[in-house]
This record gives sequence, C-alpha cells and structure tokens, in this order.
Amino acid sequence: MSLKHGILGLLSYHEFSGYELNRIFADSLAFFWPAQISQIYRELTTLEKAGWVQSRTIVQQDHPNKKLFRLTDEGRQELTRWLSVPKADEPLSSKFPIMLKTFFSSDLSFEWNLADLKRLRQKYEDELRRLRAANIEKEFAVQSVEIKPNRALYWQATMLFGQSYYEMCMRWIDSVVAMIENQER
Amino acid sequence: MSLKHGILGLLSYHEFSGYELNRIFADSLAFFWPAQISQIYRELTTLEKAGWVQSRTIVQQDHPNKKLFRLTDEGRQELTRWLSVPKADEPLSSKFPIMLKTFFSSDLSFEWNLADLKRLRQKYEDELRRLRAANIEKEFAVQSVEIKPNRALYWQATMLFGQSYYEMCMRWIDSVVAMIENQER
DNA sequence: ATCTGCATGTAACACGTTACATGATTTT
DNA sequence: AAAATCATGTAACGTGTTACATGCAGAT
Repeated sequence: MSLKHGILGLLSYHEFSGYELNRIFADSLAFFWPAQISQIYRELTTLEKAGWVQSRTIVQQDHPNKKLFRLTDEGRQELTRWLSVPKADEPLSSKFPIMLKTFFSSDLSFEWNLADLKRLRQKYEDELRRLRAANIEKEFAVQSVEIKPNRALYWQATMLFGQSYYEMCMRWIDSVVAMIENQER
Repeated sequence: MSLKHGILGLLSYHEFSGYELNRIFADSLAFFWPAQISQIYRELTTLEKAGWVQSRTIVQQDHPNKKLFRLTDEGRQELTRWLSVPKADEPLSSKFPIMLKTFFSSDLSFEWNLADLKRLRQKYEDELRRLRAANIEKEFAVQSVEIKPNRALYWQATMLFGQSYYEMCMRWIDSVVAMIENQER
C-alpha cells in the first residue's frame, strides 16, 4: 500500500515521468523502498484511474515522447491522509531474509558460517560507504526540485537511519562471530 | 521466495501441522518474517506438489483431524541449497515503511512530527521489552523440538539482532527529535 | 451465552518480480 | 561495434493480505 504513496510524495515536489521517478527511487529511496520500473508504470496507471494524478504527453524529437504526471487535488489529499496516519500504526518490522537464514544456519559448519558472515560484513561496509557518499539534495537539484530546509531535514533523517542500520548490522556480525568462536572451543 | 524455506527449515526440526507452524512463526519468527496462516496453508500445498514435503492425516476425536507435514529428502536438499547461497547475495535491505513516511514528513508540522515520533519510540520500547522476555528455547521445547546447542546459538543470534535493531531505532528517534528541535529555533 | 482454542481451508484482491518488446541516440 | 541512455509498456508469475466458511470443545 505504499509505493503508491511514495510516488504521490515525489509528485508533490514536481511533475515527473515514470522514467524519472524510477531514477529518483533508485538514487534516493532504494535503501528503504526498492522499486521496479515496471511496477512504477503500473502504479501510475492505477493512480491515474483513481484520479490522484493526471498525465500529459510531451512530444520530443530526439528522444521518445514522455508522459509527465502531476498530482491532483485529490492526490494531495490522499498523500496528507496517509502521512497523518501515525507511524506507530505501521507494521514495525518487515522481512529480514538474512535473519531467516541465520535462524537455520546450524545445518552448516562453523567455518562456512564464519566465512559467510565475513563476506556479508564486507558488503555492509561497502553499502555504508555508498550511502555516506550519496547526496540526495544534489540529486534532487538535478531534477529541479526545490530544496526547502524542512524537506532536507527529513531527507537527512532517513539517510541517518540507513547509516545507523548498516553500522548496527556490522556490530551484530562481530557479536555473532564472537559467539560462534566461543562455542567452537 | 522465502516463506517456503522458513517452513522447510522448521520441518527439518520436526513434523508439524499448518496450525502448529503458524504458532511457531508467530512466537519465534514473526520479528523477521511475519506470516499469515492462510499463506502457510497455501505454501504447504505448493511444497507438497513440489515433492519437498509429505503429509499424513492424524485422526482425532475431540479435535478436528490434523495434517502433519514432514520433510522429504528432496526438501532437505532444497533447504541446504538455499542455506548455501551466501547471505551477501540476498537483497540487503527490504522495505521500511516508517522511513518512507519520514522522507515526506515535511508536509506536516514540527509539533505533529515530534508527537508522532514520541509515540513511535514508545512502541519500539514495548516491542523491545517483549523481545527480551521471549524465550525461543522454551517455545520449541513445548513443540518437542530438540534443542541442540548449535541451534540455540543461531536462534540467539537472531534475537540479538531484534534487540539491536529496536535499540538503534530508539537512538535514531532521539537524534531526529534533536534535529527538529535545532531547526525549530 | 460468548469467547478462545483447535484445525483446515478457499476466493479475491493487492503488491512485487522477471522477462520480453521496441527503437532512436549517444557514449565507450 | 557494442553498450548505455532515453522512454514506454505488457504478460506471466510469485508472494502477501483480507475476508469468509465450518464446527466442535472447553473455559469465562
């Protein structure tokens, strides 16, 4: 029930095509809301049927034509309604595939699990570096979105979450490695 | 692609009915893999068609009959195959609905957001308490699952993750509250 | 009397993923 | 010459959610 609202949120900043929305998702929202471009296109048609967005076609000569979507008044109302639902009412935790595997990891050897966790730690480290280097404000500026200080504040808050999350995951791996090494003796 | 494997994993411990599997999911795996009972039933029929599990019906007099599922050799192979795929190959981050909302929170007032974050913090605190009080080993013992020390080790690892996650979320809220209060002045 | 627990499921819908199709332009 | 970028989408399948149906036993 939320890719729809992510799209409404972005369209509340500016008019975008499906293709542009996909870029923004990949650049700025992917950490907490990965999205496929095909799904974005589908949701856009659903949103238009619902009357929450409206499209107009821009004819281009050097590139294929594009369809720009803008938020309608009803769409803006729906966005505000969604935002007004307390965060505490959302399901707190989603799915953590890595934990599901960890839960059943006793089937494999200690050595294998230690090596596997090491690789995973490296991947978290890489992702953390990528996140720290990311610059949402710049990316939005490229898309000619106005950077109001309040907006930037909440963008930064989500970036902070991403970094805290990866750091926590790395500390968790260190603890588990210690637990395994203790058990081994 | 993973509820299937969660079920295979549990059936590698012991024979269970759909109803029992649902209990175990709710008691022990819900934090990192919430599951609906209707979906569990559906996956069980899919798994049986695939030849990964096999059922037998237990006739009962005081209660409705029940269908116990056991892992086949092919099922065990599939479980091992899945476990052997490096964790680093899994998608690192899933969806965080709370972050999606946070990202677009500039539409609402500082006061509203502060109050909303406060409520959310309380909810994390409650969940953390619940998790700390949970005792997977006991719950499995009730289901007559053998508690091998290696199993218990990885169960604990996932519990540790849950706790670290909630603690991190609470610290994150504290930081964001401070950010908002700084901006306000 | 009403609710909870035991036990199994179906149906409809919503959301997510993967693969495929098209075709010009621009960069490597 | 090959790959990436711009741009839109469809089809099929897989996964997840919500609502509904059934019915007995035991506890409040």
